[in-house]
Amino acid sequence: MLVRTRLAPSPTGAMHIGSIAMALKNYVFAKKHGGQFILRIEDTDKTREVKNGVAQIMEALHAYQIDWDEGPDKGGPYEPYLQSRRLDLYRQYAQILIDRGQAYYCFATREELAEMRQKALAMGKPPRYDGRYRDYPREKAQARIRAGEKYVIRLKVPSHQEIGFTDLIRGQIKFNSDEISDQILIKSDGYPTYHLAVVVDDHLMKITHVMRGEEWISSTPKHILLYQAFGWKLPVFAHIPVFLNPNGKGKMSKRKGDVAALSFLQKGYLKEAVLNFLMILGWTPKDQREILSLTEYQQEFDLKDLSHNAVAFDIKKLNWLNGIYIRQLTDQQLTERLRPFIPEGFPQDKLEQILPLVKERLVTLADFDQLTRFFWQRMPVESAQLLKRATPNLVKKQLKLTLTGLSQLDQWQAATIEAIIRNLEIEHQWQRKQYFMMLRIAFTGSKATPPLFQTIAAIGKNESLARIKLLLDQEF
RNA sequence: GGCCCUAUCGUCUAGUGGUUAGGACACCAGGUUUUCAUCCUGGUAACCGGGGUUCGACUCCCCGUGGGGUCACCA
Repeated sequence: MLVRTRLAPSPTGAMHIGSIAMALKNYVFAKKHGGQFILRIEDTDKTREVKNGVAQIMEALHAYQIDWDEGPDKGGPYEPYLQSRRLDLYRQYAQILIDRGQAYYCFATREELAEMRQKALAMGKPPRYDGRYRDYPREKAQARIRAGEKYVIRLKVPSHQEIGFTDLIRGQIKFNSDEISDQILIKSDGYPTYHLAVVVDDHLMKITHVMRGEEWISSTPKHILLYQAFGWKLPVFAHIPVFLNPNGKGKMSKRKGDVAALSFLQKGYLKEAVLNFLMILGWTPKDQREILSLTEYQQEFDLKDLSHNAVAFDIKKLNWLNGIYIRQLTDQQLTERLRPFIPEGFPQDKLEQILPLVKERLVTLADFDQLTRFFWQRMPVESAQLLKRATPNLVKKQLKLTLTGLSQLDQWQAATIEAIIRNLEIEHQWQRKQYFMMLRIAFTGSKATPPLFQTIAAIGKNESLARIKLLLDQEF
């Protein structure tokens, strides 16, 4: 069987990181089985649609190296892939259901619906449509429509019927049709609802495996009813666990931090690291290794091995992975990735020298700025820090002698700098920890830096000496 | 609340009737080291509870409990 999977996002805002995870699984699953991955845009809600919605979706997918075989931009045998361009199709299929008596026109106003809801709630029952137009005569309905009255089309959900399906990762799931109210299929603006549109399109586009978030489980019986009403073959369903907030509480949401797919990249996470993280969230390969490439994932991923549980989005693990991926890059590759994160004014000619010094200290690419600032800018030096474990006189003497020693240097290199400083340390029997730390702070203003001598070397002779002189001129 | 899904360290997980319950992140300690980081070594830490089934349950069944999802003219 030819495997066809799809991602069906709606252009209602920034692409969620969870959608990338979903895309990744759908993509990889299709490719693993030599099939196709389709991108279909579910733009059936005009009110929530965002201006560059579709472009944003495609940009985010491409940013994570996920590509599709058919989609709104590249077309395909079942085009168009934009639901707003398939409106006639949905109406046609809704009409079939009307004709067969499996759907009906409903004229209940929003006010009526709200009233229904209130009543039900007051009685302590789940709010739902009461089916008041279920058996409304077709002729009367058509007359009202001809008169220009607004209407929706609802599915006539059978009563007392068990609706079951096999979920590829959870097994048998059953529902009772009595729990499902008569779903709206066509809205009063003529657009289809999600429920009608997915079923029609998944069937028409020959989707074999519907892999989507587990929040869709309870909608699945509605879809099954539709498949049955049309007499269509069911696709395989697989409902994938949702992401929880890092603290494990509640579905991952915008309120609890940035969940936009692109924002992770903007924050300095490598796409490979994020992808790798998404792979191992809720899944591990047989040998339990955690670092794996897209290719390996594609070969080894199996829906059956997916966790059944909602999983916490553990940023700390992402951080760890990102560090690993950064250190795997060559300096040249890292330089390329770093471009957008290098601040204005950074001395480009020193990049080659500085990069190796901070490489193993980067958690995200965005850390670069903060980690390298003192190489080219004078940072404030707290005298209290400078005077730790030493008297002002001692520190002054140390600075003065260091200045003199370093001034004589022709070759400004880590090794020559080290020789001078170590000689002073031995000659005057200074406490190494105190002396070195004092110098570190004097040169950089920071207690945590790359190795001292290399740091001084990278700062440069003139600037280094200037910083010491400046301190010596100060009272402390 | 109804319905549905689900349940091994704090987190992500391995485990499919008999294991000293393993790994990774995080955390803690030690080592390397001029600081930080990297790296190396070690450590703390889990089978939600109660009933069954069985010679034997983390593993199978039931009931609780916890967590998650969902109940729109949104997807």
